[in-house]
Amino acid sequence: MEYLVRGADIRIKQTDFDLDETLDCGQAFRWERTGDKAYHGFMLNTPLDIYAEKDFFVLKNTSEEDFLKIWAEYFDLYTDYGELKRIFSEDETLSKACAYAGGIRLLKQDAWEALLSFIISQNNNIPRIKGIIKRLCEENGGFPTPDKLCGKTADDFSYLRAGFRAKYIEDCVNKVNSGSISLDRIRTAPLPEARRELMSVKGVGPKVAECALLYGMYRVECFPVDVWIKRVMEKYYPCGLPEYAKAHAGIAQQYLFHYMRTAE
DNA sequence: TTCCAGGCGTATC
DNA sequence: GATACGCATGGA
Repeated sequence: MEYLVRGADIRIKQTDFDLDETLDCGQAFRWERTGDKAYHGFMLNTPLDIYAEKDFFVLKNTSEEDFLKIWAEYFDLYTDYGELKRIFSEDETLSKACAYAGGIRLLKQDAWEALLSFIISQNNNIPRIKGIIKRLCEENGGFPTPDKLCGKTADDFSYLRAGFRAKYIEDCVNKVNSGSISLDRIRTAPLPEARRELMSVKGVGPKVAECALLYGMYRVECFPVDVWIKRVMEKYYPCGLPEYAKAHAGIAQQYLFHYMRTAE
């Protein structure tokens, strides 16, 4: 991974990376487009401005320490996406999906934020998910910790206009605060146990659990199946994904989701 | 106006 | 265990 410190900016050379494809593809909900190939957003509550130049990216107003500690991980810069795409491209549909939007990367998000975000995402559309999370952050001065929301009831969340999901947020906050579920334990638990523990929260089913594991805990073999992926599977993979894609099924899912949602 | 959105809980069989 | 249905809200 190549990077260069320029004052308060970090410059990186990075192939297989497109800001629109990565930051505005429905995996994270707090990035705002601020211009052509330019975004403002957060890793939990650390802000960042990032934009693309001809053959490098600029991370503005950060430090080498934050870059190495936070952003290099967040943007998954240690993973060779070219190699992953070569593996995926043995398959005809995946090959098309990778060619269609080859700059998608998996964002390694905060586990708590990912869990809450994908609880909010259910039976919802992306612009409205973003709106609900924006209101949550505005009300709480950033993305709230579980502790910050301790004791809040579904009624207290009415300002979110999250509908029936408010009671799910309440239950999730309670279970995390009480230690009834532990994100640290889930992070390293075997997948069946991890899924079971996540699904003990009201409003967390197989899909949301899978999203929390993939986006929040980087369990890349996890494969969230939503309405779009269900269509991909029915049309192209009635017998499941090819074996060689399964170790990184979650990353394959990113390409397939975006391809199905915007190209078909 | 009606349909749908990165699903899930509940009732019913 | 499978299947059907309701659910809050708001954009298309």
